[in-house]
Amino acid sequence: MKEGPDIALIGSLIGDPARANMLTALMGGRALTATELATHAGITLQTASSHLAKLEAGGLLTQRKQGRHRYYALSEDEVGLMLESIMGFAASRGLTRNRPGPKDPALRKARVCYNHLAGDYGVRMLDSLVAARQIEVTGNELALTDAGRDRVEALGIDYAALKKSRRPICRTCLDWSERRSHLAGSLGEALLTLFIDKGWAKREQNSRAIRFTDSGEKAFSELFPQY
Amino acid sequence: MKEGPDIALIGSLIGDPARANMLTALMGGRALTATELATHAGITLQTASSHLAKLEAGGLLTQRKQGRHRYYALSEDEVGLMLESIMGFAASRGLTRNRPGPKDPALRKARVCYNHLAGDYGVRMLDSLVAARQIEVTGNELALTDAGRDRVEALGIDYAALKKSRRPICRTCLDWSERRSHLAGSLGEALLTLFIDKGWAKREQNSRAIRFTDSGEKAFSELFPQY
DNA sequence: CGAATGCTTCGATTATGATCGAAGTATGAA
DNA sequence: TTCATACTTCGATCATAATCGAAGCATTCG
Repeated sequence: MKEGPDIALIGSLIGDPARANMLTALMGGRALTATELATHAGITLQTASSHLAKLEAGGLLTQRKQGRHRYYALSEDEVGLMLESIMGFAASRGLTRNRPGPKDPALRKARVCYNHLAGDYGVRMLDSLVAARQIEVTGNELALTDAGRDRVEALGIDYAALKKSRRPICRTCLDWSERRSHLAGSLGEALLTLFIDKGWAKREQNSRAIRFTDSGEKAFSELFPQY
Repeated sequence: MKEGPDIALIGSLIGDPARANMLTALMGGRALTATELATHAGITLQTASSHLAKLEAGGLLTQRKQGRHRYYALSEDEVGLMLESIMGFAASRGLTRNRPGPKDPALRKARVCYNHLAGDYGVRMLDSLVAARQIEVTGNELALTDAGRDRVEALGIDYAALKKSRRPICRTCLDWSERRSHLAGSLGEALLTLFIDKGWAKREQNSRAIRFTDSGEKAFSELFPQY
């Protein structure tokens, strides 16, 4: 039965370890140069170059040339969601890297999932918003309540802009480390941006881990109390 | 950056054309024998056997032995969602099979997506339920309304059982042919089951296509009028 | 019980694709 | 302008894994 879309090509693009490593690095949400990606994947620049060309041809990546630098990024939200879906499945099968190093707890605590906060902190944030009846859950579906809208505005997030965009405001994203949902969507992105802009949290070098400062942890706990 | 779940293995399992074909066949929701899967993939039984062992070891498939027959099926909802996510991306990239044969329009009209109705009919059904205010949409999130609950019960679907299950009742599933959402979740599954049980629709042999009878088309149009 | 059928395992073959050294092109800085 | 750096392209190498014929094991049927 050779019907419908051809998933083999997409699978084979993701199925090479070097390419998978580069895609994972790009899940951190930052655009990276070809050289940086080669380093992340542990291969030479020439090999990386040919891999990146394939990922770009397959539509998973876009590139932007800045002088002699080529910046690559995931091409759209949908790629991030697809990769997270695969990550969630891989994690549920216990397929993780063979060395749970020092960064593993940090990833589990707080990390970037493409453009929003994930990990323990991501899940706690959603739980708190739900408990405070600012987000309503029906099954696996999220909706911002009136109280939630007020809260969003009070945080300085432009709700009208979120509403205007075609992206969903609240979306579940199954967290691979917590096995429960964290908050994705444009609100999830806006909140992570807020934490970074306020200096409460920083991105770690060469990692998707997010590091909260002491004052940031305090602010986070006040913003999203556990009931 | 070799952090977190290892997506390369999952990708490589999906990335072989024969294995992709078998997974696609199993998206029809029926358990199939190793021999049937070999035929679908156009390979010998011995090759299929080794591929199926890999898919099973990777957790994508489960098998049930019935005498000398081995029935294989996707192991869980999450595999179906993951594959549909990849299908949606592949379709959005225009990566379809090179022969849009007679079955292609049939797939686009109505087909099984793992356990629920997809295609034009799947999308029309969701649109109708939304227009009738039986399902409420917020962004990409779906929730059954009170009116929707009444409707579900009136159709003879056991709403209490749906509510009790841990699965979401209404879930969006991005339709690869329509590029809009159709209805997944336990309600989506219950509705497809209803159509089949009532004899309004049948599964096609060796295809994911769903064929509605004349009276089934009539019933469908009455149940889900276009506003 | 013997024959037929469904499936697994073994081993040899071969096509594929990742890899990197070498060379070339493009950009930036001194 | 020259040199350094970022990246692409070419071509040779080689490891890997899909493939199928053959053989074997398990189940079913007459």
